[in-house]
Amino acid sequence: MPARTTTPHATPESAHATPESARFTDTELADEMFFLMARAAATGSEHANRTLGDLALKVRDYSVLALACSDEEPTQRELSEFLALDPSRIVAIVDTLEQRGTVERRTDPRDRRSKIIVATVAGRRLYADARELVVAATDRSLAGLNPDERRDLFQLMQKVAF
Amino acid sequence: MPARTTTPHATPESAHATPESARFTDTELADEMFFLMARAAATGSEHANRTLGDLALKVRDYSVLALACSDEEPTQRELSEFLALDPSRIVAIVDTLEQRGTVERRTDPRDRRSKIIVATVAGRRLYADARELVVAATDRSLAGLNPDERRDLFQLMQKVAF
DNA sequence: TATTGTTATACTCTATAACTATA
DNA sequence: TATAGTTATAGAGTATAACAATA
Repeated sequence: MPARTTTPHATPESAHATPESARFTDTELADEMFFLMARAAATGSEHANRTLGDLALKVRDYSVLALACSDEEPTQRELSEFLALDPSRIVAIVDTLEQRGTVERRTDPRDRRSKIIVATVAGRRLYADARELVVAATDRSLAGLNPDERRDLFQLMQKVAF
Repeated sequence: MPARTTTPHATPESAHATPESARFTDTELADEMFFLMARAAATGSEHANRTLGDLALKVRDYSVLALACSDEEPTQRELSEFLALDPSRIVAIVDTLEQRGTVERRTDPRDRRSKIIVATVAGRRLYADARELVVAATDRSLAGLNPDERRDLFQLMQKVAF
């Protein structure tokens, strides 16, 4: 996923306001969209990271694996752009995924400088399991919203994100 | 803002998909809420960070300053909890704000271990300027949404974030 | 000459553990 | 004994520059 998480980043403890600090929810800061976004993203990534830990994955690994499982045949450069991660970061992530036997680097026949990242059979199995976990974690993160609200939020977020 | 970040995190280049990687917007990954959140938060924080740079502030500094300007008289511990940042990180942020003469540490008379962070007059002026910049940056980040959609998104995000 | 992937490196951020002063 | 703030430090993440292979 993109950087920033902010985002921005993994959260040490739950990002949900504890009773002691809940009184800050009425401040101007808590009314700013960037703050709400950062907070929601932090909680979401935290939940996803925690649940993905069962498969020894982090959200970054998961994101690369997911795109490697798509039919788009991404090069590392494209992964870097779409995930807003430095090319050197992609190298490291692909290294770990490759060492686990979940993805392969294939030289792009049309441009032999580029390497296409494709998932192996084992990688696709891992992704299927991971996606189930992530979907379940998302469900928990959005526990406060009813189905209509979730659909609305999803559509609005797609507009904002792309 | 929370760690996340997104957290999550500052983005090297624009988090918006470039034409070359736009084809990934149809993948399963791009349909996952945590990914959309992380991406939106990254772009939002990036815009906010960039514009706050004019005042030599980052979003973290801004967040602490905002709460110091509120009437809630936060202690460092409370700032740490609400912003989901480590206490040692709060120390560093308050240090820089204090050196600029924008906030003061006041020993809490009810518990002399705690320090209440309050904005100075200069701090309130800085915050007023910074808030203008942040509001304008938010406006640009949400350029793709009409007023109704912005209101809906705001309400939904508040539910998710708290 | 420019670009992809890679490596190395510096820098920032985050997490942990100790210490002090208060409680 | 426990907690708030502080400090130091190790670790993870990020950014930058250089290099080899290819275009």
